[in-house]
Amino acid sequence: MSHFGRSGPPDIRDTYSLLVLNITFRTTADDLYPLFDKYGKVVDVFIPRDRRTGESRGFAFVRYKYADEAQKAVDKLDGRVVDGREIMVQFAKYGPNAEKIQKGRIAETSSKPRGRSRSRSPRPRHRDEHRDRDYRRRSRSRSRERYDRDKYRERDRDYRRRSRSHSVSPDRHKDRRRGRDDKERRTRSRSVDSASPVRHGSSPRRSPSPQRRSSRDEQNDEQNSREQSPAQKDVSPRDRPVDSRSPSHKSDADEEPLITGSSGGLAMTSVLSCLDKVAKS
DNA sequence: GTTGAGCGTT
Repeated sequence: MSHFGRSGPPDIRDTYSLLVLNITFRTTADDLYPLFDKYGKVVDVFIPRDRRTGESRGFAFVRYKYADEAQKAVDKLDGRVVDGREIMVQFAKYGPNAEKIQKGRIAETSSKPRGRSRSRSPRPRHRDEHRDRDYRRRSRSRSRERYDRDKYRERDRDYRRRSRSHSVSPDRHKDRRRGRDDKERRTRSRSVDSASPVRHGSSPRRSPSPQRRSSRDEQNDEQNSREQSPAQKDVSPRDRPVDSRSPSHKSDADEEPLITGSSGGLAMTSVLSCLDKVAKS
């Protein structure tokens, strides 16, 4: 939806798209339009929204008619505080049809061979995969990704976000893609554990559902102790006098009484009875 | 009524 009431994208030819990041979820296109229109001819303002909830996804696209005006808007509005959050304005890198964009200008859609633009693009693979995978989760609730992350153990993706959110804003003056070098460098570092605890604190995995774990552990401990310690075995009374052979496992006594009884137990019993008879006589 | 890395509607 565009700001001008049209359905769908207006004319994407010869327009320069700016990506406005970090806007508030309450910020609407009406809020952004006057702000950006001060610096040039704004053709369209579009805020992608969640399909189900209809809420803003936190970023917007502002299309300018002229590149120089778009550049000016970037220079003037990048880092500007809008509705309590400082927005980031930069040239969009992708078009609506997943086409590459050259300096904010939408590249030729199908008139020219795409092979050239594709080979020129540095990282063509991230977008589609991310979008499909993240769309379900992100549309529902973005904050939940932190918790889902631990379950799914998606290290790479999470790593970028963590390192990115780690240094949020303080040293932003001209450079809007500031963390790229740091990102690469941090990604080089091997260990994930060294970076994540800084953010999380002690142990995020322990906290959820402690009761179930503790109960299970207790049961396991009980079984282990019962199996390991023969002392309890001595305490428990045995109906069979022949079972003195196997003091270790109660289960063994229950499971195989016939075999042990027939082979060793009977022999023992007979020997004992013989001894008794001899002793009595 | 919440959230916070990222690139797009009829």
